[in-house]
Amino acid sequence: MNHTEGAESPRSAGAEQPRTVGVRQAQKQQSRRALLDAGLRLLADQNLASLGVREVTRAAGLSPAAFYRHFPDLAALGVALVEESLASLHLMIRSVLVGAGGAEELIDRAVDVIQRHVRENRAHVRFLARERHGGVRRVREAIDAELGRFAAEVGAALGLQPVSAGWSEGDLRMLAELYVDHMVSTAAAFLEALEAQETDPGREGRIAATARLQLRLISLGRRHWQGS
Amino acid sequence: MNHTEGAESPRSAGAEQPRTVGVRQAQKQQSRRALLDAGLRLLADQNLASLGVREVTRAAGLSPAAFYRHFPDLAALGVALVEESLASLHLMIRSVLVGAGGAEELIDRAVDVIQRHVRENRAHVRFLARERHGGVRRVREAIDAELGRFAAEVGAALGLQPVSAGWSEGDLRMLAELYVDHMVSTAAAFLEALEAQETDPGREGRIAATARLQLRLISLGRRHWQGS
DNA sequence: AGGTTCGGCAAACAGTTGTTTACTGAATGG
DNA sequence: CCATTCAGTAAACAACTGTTTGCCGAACCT
Repeated sequence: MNHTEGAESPRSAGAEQPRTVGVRQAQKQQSRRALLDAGLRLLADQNLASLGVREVTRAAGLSPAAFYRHFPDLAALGVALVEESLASLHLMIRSVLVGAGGAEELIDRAVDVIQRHVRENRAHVRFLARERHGGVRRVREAIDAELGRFAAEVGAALGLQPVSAGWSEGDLRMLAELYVDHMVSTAAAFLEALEAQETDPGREGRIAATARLQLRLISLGRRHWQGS
Repeated sequence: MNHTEGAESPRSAGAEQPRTVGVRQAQKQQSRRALLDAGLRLLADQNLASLGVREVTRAAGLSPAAFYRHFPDLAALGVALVEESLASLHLMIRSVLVGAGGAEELIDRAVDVIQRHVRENRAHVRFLARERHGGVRRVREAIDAELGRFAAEVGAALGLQPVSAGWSEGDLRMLAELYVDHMVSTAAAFLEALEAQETDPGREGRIAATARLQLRLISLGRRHWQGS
């Protein structure tokens, strides 16, 4: 909490990012965080479109008017949540693609990483799944744009693998989108398995097994592809 | 509209479904329809969770209290919309699977049927995409159950094709789910292409082309599958 | 013809909503 | 140390919400 500054000018604090330099900013960030967390928690069982300003501020322990010090809109809060959610997703995808290894190991690791990611970022994943086709246009577009960048990244990574020798740019993109869509579907399925874990504990494992088989089938098609 | 009954008992009207026998029932069905249509129209740019009883009845030209003569809940209205939406989907899937033909023709026809279906049932498809992971549990479950039945139907149909000789029940199911997921993703993509048709008229065609390629790749993997 | 059923209505209920207003008081910076 | 900035507050605004109530009148059945 206390943060003595010595003789340094507040703006030149070495490795600090430009945010949270003073006590003021830090406190503001804290409130902002509270709003985001409250929002994410409330969005566990409702949509962004049905969320209310008062509802969020109440859950965050702030007065209604305080909300407008941070966001003009609830849509803006939604967009902020999108950025958060997809930042962690980006890290995830990289951790799959960097390591080399045979197709089998790659598949196992991919499914594993997805499963763990859903477990550890349940609220964010649920938010993405829910709002991807949700009622708030700006949020929808933000998610879509980011998933597109995803596919591009995956496509580039696929191009580096020896299996993809001779593949056209378009074919690579098509395959990348297939993978991304499959990842999204699988993540959503894992999520629903988590929510129903009490009544059907085996579901998560079945989804993982199915996903692995499907990826194997796709990778089989990939090996025999002769170009479009 | 007019439907004279002659000497027949109202309940034995040959090929008529048990609904809409009398004037009373017919008028009630009309109001119900108005509610469903109004709901579907309003759900074009909001979620079911943020829909209001008053909002729907206002749009349907009824008094708020009238709503409760038809549905106990807005969730119930949602479930009714799910049934409607998926009935037409079932017809669609059948029209793809019945006709024989080589893999290429089958793929072309499948993508074609999906594209046309999204165009002609835009509101229903949007509703399904939006509420599949939406904030209303009962609706989510209804959609999920129906998609599961879908996959079973597709799996059974796949088993009859000569390409699937020697496939285990589980592998067939896995493939069916892959197809269904891909169909859902593609439909959602077509939908978003329609909404953005003004600013990017070529998008719909690109999605169709990509979907065809992806299906070809999957079908390639299928031909080389050796069992799990 | 007469009594019954029942879909739809207006009105009232107590809450909730988003947003603006004027304000307070602590962190800020010269 | 003193003037300024500004995150957060309480209060007020009109508008809206879901649901229940009692009632009406047309369709229904016998």
